[in-house]
Amino acid sequence: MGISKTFLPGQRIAVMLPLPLPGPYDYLVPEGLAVEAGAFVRVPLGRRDEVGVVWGPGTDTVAPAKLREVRGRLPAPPLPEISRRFVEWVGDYCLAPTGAVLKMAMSVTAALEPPRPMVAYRAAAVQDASARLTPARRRVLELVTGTPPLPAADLSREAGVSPSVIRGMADAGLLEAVATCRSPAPPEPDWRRPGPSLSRAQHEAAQDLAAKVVDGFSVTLLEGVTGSGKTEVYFEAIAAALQKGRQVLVLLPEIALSAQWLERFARRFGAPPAEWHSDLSAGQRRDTWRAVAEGAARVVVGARSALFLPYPDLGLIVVDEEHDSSFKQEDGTIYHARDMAVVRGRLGEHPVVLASATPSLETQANVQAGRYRRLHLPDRHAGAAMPGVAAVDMRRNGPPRRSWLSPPLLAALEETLAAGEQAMLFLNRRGYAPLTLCRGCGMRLQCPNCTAWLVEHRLLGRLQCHHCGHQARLPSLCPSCGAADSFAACGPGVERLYEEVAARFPDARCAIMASDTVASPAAAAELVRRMEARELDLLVGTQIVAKGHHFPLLTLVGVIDADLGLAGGDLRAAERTYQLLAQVAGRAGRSEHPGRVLLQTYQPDHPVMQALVSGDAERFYAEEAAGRRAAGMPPFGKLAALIVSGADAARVDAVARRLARSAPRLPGVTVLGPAPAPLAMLRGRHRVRLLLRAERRVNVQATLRGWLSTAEIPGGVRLQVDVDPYGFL
DNA sequence: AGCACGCCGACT
DNA sequence: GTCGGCGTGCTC
Repeated sequence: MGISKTFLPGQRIAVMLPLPLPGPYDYLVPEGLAVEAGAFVRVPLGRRDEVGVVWGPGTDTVAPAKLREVRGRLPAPPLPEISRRFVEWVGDYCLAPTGAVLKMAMSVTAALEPPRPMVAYRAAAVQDASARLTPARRRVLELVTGTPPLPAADLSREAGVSPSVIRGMADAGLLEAVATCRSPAPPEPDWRRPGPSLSRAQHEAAQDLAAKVVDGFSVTLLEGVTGSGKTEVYFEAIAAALQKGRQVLVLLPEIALSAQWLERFARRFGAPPAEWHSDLSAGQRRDTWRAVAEGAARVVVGARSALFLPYPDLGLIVVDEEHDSSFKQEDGTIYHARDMAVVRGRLGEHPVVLASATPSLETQANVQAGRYRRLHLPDRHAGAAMPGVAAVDMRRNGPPRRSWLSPPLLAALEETLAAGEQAMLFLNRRGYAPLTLCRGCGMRLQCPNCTAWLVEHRLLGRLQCHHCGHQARLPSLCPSCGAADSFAACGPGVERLYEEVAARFPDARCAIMASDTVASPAAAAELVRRMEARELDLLVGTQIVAKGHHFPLLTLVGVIDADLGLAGGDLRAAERTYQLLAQVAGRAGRSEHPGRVLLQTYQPDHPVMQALVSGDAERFYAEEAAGRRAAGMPPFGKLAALIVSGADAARVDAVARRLARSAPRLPGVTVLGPAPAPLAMLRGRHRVRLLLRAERRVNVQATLRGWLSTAEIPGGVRLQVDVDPYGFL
C-alpha cells in the first residue's frame, strides 16, 4: 500500500461524511493534530458533530470563511486505502453519493469510539475499617479475594446481592474498580489442521485454487452439482490464504440460517469464523468490526454488507451460491454483492471464487469471454447418485379440488415414509393462502399500501402484506358487502399444505419451515438438527429449506408448484426458477440412499422442467443465453432502471413522462417506459419505471449522469437508480 | 441524514 | 397573541 500522506495543522482536508451529500466537505486541521488519509475524525456539521473519514487534500472550492476545524480524531485504525477506493467505485457505479456508500462501511459507530474498558472490581488494597460490613458485603468480599477482578454484573449475580450493594461498596472504598480488556482476541482458525480426504477431482480443484491465492487478481467459477463438495474445495483456498497471513471473506446468502456451514468450518479449522449479519447484537457488531479493522479476525463469513468491513489485508473472497438473488441489495444503495466482490478483488489484487451448482448467466458469460476461469466438479462426492427428477403433469394427474398433493406425489410420500426415510415438500409461498376473497361479492383482501393481496397467516392469526409489513385481523364481516363468514382461502401456502399433509399422514412427524415460522437462527438450526437426527419424517417449507442443508436420509423432494416463479414478465424468471428448483432437488439423496424428485407442473414441456428432468443444464442455459443475446438483454447488453415514486400518482406520472422526453438519444441506447413498476404501489407510494437498455460498449453510468443532471425532481417525488436491475421491483 | 427555518391552525 | 404541524433547504 502507498505511503499515506499526513495533513498538518492549518491545512485543508476533504472529509467524507456518511451522508448522502454530493461530495466531501473541507475542514481545517487544528493545532496539535495530525491526520492521514483514512483517519476517522469528528467534525462539526451545522450545529451537530459527525464522524467522517479523511479523504484527501481539501478541494479548495469552498470559501475560506466557511471552513471549520476538525474537532478530533477517533482512536480507531484508519479506513484502508483499498476500502476507500472501493467505496468510491461502488458509488460511481451505482450512481449513489459516495457518502451513502461510506455509511455502509461505518455501520457501527460505537466501534470507532475508544474501546470502552469494562469495569471490573477487586477488593481494595487498603480496606477502610470504618465501613460497615453487612453479610451481603462480606459475601462479595469473599468472592473477590484471590480471583481476578469480576465485572459488577457477575459479582452481584454470584454473590446473590443486588447491583446497588456493589456500587455502595465501591463508593465506600471496599471495592476497587479496574479496567479489563473487554473482548479477548477471537480464536484463530488453524490452516495447519488436516483437511478431510478429497476425491481426485476435488483435490485437483483445491490445488488449483490454492495456487491462485498468491497470484493477484483472478476470478474463478467453482462449479459443481449440489453435493459435489465445493465447500471442501474452497476451504483449501481459505487455508492457503491463511497460510499467507491474509484475511478471508466468505459471502453466503441467508447467513443467519447457515448453522451447518459454520459447523463444517469449525471442524475444518478448529475455530469458528467471525460472523457478520443483521442478527448480531450491538456488542457483537462492535467487536467484530474492530477485530476486522485490527486484522485479528482472520476469516469473516457474512451477508453482502460484510463486503464493506475495513479489512486491512484481505487476500481472498469466496461468494458461495453466487447465483443467489439475495446478493442483490434492493433498498437504499442498490448493489449486487457478487459483482462488487469482484471489484473488491480487483482493487485488492486478490482472487475471488464464485461457487455454485447453477451459475448465473452473467458468470457463465464471463467464463465464456475468458474473463473468469472455471473449475468443474463433475460428480457427487462419495459416490452419491444424482436424484432422479420426474415431472407430474398436473393437467392429467392433478389432485382433487382443495387438495395440493397429486396422486403420484401422494404415492411417493407413502412409500418413502413406509421405508422409514424422510421427505421434503417445497412450496415457495408463506402463510396459509396467497389470496382471500369474499364468496358473496368477490371482494379480495388487499393491502392498503401496496398493489398486493393480503396473505392469511393462520399460525399468527393475522393477514399480512409481504411487501410493507402491514398487518390486519381477518375481519368477521366482508368490508364490501357485509356478508358474514364469507371469506374463502384461494390457493395453497405452506401452512395450508402442512394442514393437508398432517391430515393425510397422521403418524408422520411433520414440521413447517418458513422465514416467519422460525423466529431466529437458533430456531432454524434446531429444526435442521431435528431433521438430521431423524426426529422428523417430513419437512414442509419455503425456499429457506432449499439452502445449503444436508439431510442424509432425505430421499424424496416434492415441489408443489414448480411453475410458481415462471409467471410475470421477469427477464430472469426461467433462469431463477431453474436455479431454485435445481437447488431444492439437490436436497434429495445426498448420501448412499438414492433420491427422487417430483415436480408438480402444468407446463411439463417448459424448458425449465425439461432441463430439470433430463439433467441437461447446458442446453437450457444455451437456449436462455441465445434468447437474451437476441434481445440485447443482460449479460449481452446492459440495463438500468429508473424508479420514480411518490404518494401523488399524477405528480409521479408527470415526472416520469418528463424524464422519458429528455431521455438520451444515442446509438446503442434504448429507453423503454414509463410503465407501472411491477409493484405499482409500494408502502403507499405509486411507482413508475423507466428502463434503459444499452449495448455492452455503452458507458451506462455516464449516460445516466448526463440524462439525470438536467432532471428536475419536485418535492414528494423520489428517483431511484438501479444499475443492473434484478428483481424488477 | 439531522436540524434548521418558514408559513398556516388550535390553545394558554 | 403563541405553540406546533411538517414542507423545503443547507450543512465545509
